[in-house]
Amino acid sequence: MKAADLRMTESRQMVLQIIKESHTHLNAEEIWQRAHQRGMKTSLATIYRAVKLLEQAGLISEHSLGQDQSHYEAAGKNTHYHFTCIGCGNVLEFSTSQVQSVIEKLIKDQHIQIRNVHLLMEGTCRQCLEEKKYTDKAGK
Amino acid sequence: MKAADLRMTESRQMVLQIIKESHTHLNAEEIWQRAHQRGMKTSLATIYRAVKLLEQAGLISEHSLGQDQSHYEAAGKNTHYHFTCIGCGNVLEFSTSQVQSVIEKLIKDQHIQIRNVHLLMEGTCRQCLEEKKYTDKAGK
DNA sequence: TTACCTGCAAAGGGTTTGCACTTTG
DNA sequence: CAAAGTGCAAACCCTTTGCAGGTAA
Repeated sequence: MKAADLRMTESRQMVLQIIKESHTHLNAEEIWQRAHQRGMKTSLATIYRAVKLLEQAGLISEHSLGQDQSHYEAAGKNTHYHFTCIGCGNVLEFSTSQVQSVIEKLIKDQHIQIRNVHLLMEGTCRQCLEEKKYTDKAGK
Repeated sequence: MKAADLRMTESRQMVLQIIKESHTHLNAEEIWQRAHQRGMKTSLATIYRAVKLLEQAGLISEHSLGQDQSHYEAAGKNTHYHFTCIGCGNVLEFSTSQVQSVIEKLIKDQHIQIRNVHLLMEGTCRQCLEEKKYTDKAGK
């Protein structure tokens, strides 16, 4: 399904706008909360249906950040990746150009098409290290 | 928790062995099936408890491969990453040295500790492309 | 003996779905 | 008007947990 095929109903526009405006990754419930704050009475089910469609249309992308729920971000533009702290759960975003050549090589060697790239690092953030909550490789 | 702190009970050894012997990623149910094939009557709950502990001990690692369940692999040794086809669900493994420098830069810049790296590409595999099941960027 | 493991079955929690109704094009 | 979207609540499914009994050191 392409973006053009998507019926842009009021709730889908709202979901897309919320995701675009938030510069961090949101989960379904957070999107739902923000929609309500803006006066839109939509159901969680609709949010889930919307994000699935927006994702299929290539407008947003879904990420597993090592947490229980999926998170969503606006697609394209400034590609970035994630680091999740196993101590406090905070997520750090970072960019790198190194991934691009991996993609290109893969496409060339395997004759595949790549639509989405997730690079997730898990570890311990500076603050948690300082608090010595998690000091060795094996964690807690 | 470190590996040395882990009580290596029969079922945990079995789980670890099954994961090591399988050179692909297994989910909890698959591990459970293989354990039963080998004559061990263990419960799924025990499998889940075992993989969590083995993971904390650094002996195996858990991956989200864009599917509903988590998959597990033996940790360390030959690091590799994954490509999941959104058409047929097949998973392709690949290696690259490019990621290492990303890790090093991150550690240096952010003063963090990194324990696990997941690089997942999603797209369409060669065969699905040929069958024209999924031809454009947005998928089906 | 004490601490830890296990099986069972029930509970959890994020996500999906059936259905009746409403909205969009 | 036909096709698609929505709300609600129930269903789903993977995973976790409480508890009673078993096992290891």
